[in-house]
Amino acid sequence: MDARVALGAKFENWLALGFDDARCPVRNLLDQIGDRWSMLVLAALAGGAKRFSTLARALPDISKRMLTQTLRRLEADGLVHRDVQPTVPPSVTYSLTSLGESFAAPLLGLVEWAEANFAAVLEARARRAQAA
Amino acid sequence: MDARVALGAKFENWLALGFDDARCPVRNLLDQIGDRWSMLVLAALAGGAKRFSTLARALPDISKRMLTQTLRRLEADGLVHRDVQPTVPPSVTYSLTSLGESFAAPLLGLVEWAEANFAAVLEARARRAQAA
DNA sequence: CTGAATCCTATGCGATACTG
DNA sequence: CAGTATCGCATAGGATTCAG
Repeated sequence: MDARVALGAKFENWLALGFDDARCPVRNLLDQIGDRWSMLVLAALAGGAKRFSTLARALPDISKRMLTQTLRRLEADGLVHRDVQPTVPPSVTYSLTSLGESFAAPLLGLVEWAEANFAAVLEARARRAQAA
Repeated sequence: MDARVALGAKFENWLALGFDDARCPVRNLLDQIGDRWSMLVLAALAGGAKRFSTLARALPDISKRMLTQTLRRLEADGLVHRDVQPTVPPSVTYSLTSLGESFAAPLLGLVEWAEANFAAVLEARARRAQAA
């Protein structure tokens, strides 16, 4: 696999650079979006702009608290744009920035891998459960 | 962006299917490898098989506890192979399975995005900090 | 050298109630 | 509608110690 080699080379590189936490983009990325919701919110917004309550319905089991928190962080990182209409009642619309849109490609890659290999993972777990 | 549209479509699909936690590959994937270490361990192994202590040195700030735990889970999911040499002292080597190698491609995509857009993210954060 | 076991703390995250 | 505030639990994960 070519990607494997490239990835291995990159890792050796980080290692040589001392793996500085603040300067390692990967560590930084994982710290931000490696949580339970960020990627799902981004996927939800990939289809187009959505209002707060629409997002809440789209992510069935997220709490308002976490939805707010997640959106705020994505906004701070420049991935999501927040548009407030000062009407009564207020209407707030979230959408991907161009930076957020650029993240759709790698995220899609991850999603496709997950879909393609989910069966294999389940099988591996089953084998292990059986062995025990 | 084409990937954005594809991602949006996929999301609508999950939504229509009820978003069942146990059957959604993406939720499942994120629950497993969406932690702090899994992706880094996979990246470390992308360069080739490594021993336990080598991995520990390669990931400067992982504790033995988390390294063991992470490796065990990746092994259970069929991404990593564990090879024990019954010598004294014992020598245990970890390597990617073919399934694990297949994950290198999407992971590399993520890493490349992180490297390419890290500056933009930092800039967004800086703008926000300045505004406050 | 490669873990397993135990202890402890930080915090992710949900539930609920309240506000403009 | 779109949040904020407060509470409380479950878990992630580090530090340390023990074992084969």
